[in-house]
Formats: sequence, C-alpha cells, structure tokens
Amino acid sequence: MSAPSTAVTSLASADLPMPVPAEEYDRCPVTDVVRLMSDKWSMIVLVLLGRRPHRFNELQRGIDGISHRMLTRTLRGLESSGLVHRRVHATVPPRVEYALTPLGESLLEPLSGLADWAVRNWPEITAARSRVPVS
Amino acid sequence: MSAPSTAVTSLASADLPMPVPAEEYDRCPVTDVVRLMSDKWSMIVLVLLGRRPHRFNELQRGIDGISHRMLTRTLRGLESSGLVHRRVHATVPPRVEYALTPLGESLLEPLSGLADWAVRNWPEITAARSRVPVS
DNA sequence: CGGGATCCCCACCGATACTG
DNA sequence: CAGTATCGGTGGGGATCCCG
Repeated sequence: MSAPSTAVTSLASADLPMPVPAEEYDRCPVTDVVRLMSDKWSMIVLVLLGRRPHRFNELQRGIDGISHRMLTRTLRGLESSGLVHRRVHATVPPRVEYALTPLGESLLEPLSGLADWAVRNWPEITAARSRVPVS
Repeated sequence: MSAPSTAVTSLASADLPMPVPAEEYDRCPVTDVVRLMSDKWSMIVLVLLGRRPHRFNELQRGIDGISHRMLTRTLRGLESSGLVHRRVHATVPPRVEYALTPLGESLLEPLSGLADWAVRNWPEITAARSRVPVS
C-alpha cells in the first residue's frame, strides 16, 4: 500500500517544499510517452501494427472513421518517435508497408499492464463519473 | 516476437478484415485512462498526491507554473473519475485537502511499469525525433 | 496507392479579475 | 484560502480537393 520504490515519473521522491521545476514534468519521459498515445488514433494504430505489418489503405480500412489525412499524420508521428517503421516498395502502383520497430514492440508489454488495470477498474471509473453529472 | 496474450486494449485479437468499430477505441478503457493523464497537469498532481495528501495552495506552490484555475480544473477532473478525494473542513478560513482514493493509489503501480519503460527508452525516442527535424 | 495542401471548428490552456 | 467567470491564443482533428 505504501508508495512503490519505482518512481512513477523521473521526479525525485523527496518531500521538499520546493516547487517541481517546470522542465521536470514538461519534458518528463513518462508524460511524453503517455501523450504519444493519447491522441485519437495512435493507440489503435499501434494495436493493429502489433498484430502484423499493414499497408496504408489496409490500415484505413481496418479503422472505422479515420480519415486519410489523420492516418498519415498519426503514422508520421509514431514514425518520428521511432515506434513505427515505414518501408516503401518502389513499384507501380506504390506499396508502403508499416510495421512496429523493436522499440514499438517493446512498448506493448508495459502498456498491457496499464491496459489490465484500465479494464479491471473501468466500471468504477464510469460509476464515479456518472455520480457527477457535468462539471 | 509473438503478440502477448494479454491484449493491449479490449480489442479482440482476431485477424479480421472487418474494420474495428469506432466505439471499441472511442470508448476503449485503455484509451480513456491514457487520456486521463495526458493533459498538461494531471500526471504531476497524481504524483504529488501519491506521496501524501495536499491542500490546494500547497499543491499550487509545489507545481511550478500551474495557474489557480488549471489546478482547480485538474483536480475536478481527477475527482470526477474517482482517482482523487476532496475533503472540505468547514473552518474559517476554509481548508480543503486532496488525497488519492484507493482507486487512484492502485493506478500508481501499473503506471510505474510504463514509467520504467519511458525512462529506459527515452534516449532512443529523442534520438529518433532528432533525426526528423520537423515533420 | 499513398499522400500533401487548405479551410474550418472546437477543446485545451493561460491571464486576468471577481467572490464567499 | 479556495474557488468561479470571462476572454483570447493555439493546436488537434475533420472535410475536401489535388498530385506523382
């Protein structure tokens, strides 16, 4: 029940009266990684690519409601963070395959820990929200 | 190399040509929990409250740069999801103490798993980003 | 087939001022 | 001390059209 020895973030665990400097949470690795997946589409793209590599339109057909533009932007974002690899086959018509990098695959494991928690506690969260109609 | 048996989200793991219905990721527990912490201040508030309960202004002094208004909104959000408890002492002047609920405390554990990954792989992520100057 | 360019809307967030 | 109200900037995200 006491705090785990492993800090939740990189923040020091001391109980200081000093304010936490802005850089420590502004560029906090944990915050950054959480935000990486918090946009509307990144998570589902990671999940689908976690099963197997996909082509562009294959991904779009696999995700209900995503626009052409947003799939591009989502993939660019994941690619620029090193989670997704983009392989272009110089054929006609062009063929582009997206797959998780080893880094991207390694994210799935800690993510599933959080996922388990989310699924287990989902009823309690939604119940709490329903008690406060609208903030 | 193969997919972990524990699904990252509640999505089924079958390899169907059917698009994933919008509700499955739109109201996905995992996505929701990730977004819960992805705003600018929620994570640092959770961390501070994870150490010990705090009063309102005590929190504000502890977080560099947060405005009065945003601290209120952040706390309301966490409270409405059942992660934070708000105790009002009917004194003059008023005294309000915020603390993690058992639900909030239980989140710290899976979160630290993700935090460890984030800290370990932070260099690789930033390195990848620096290779693509601006998208 | 895969992707860029443009336009527009809206939620997030900061600053400021006011209140019990 | 602990809030709420209002205003405005900014970035995410959808719709649409154009391109190699």
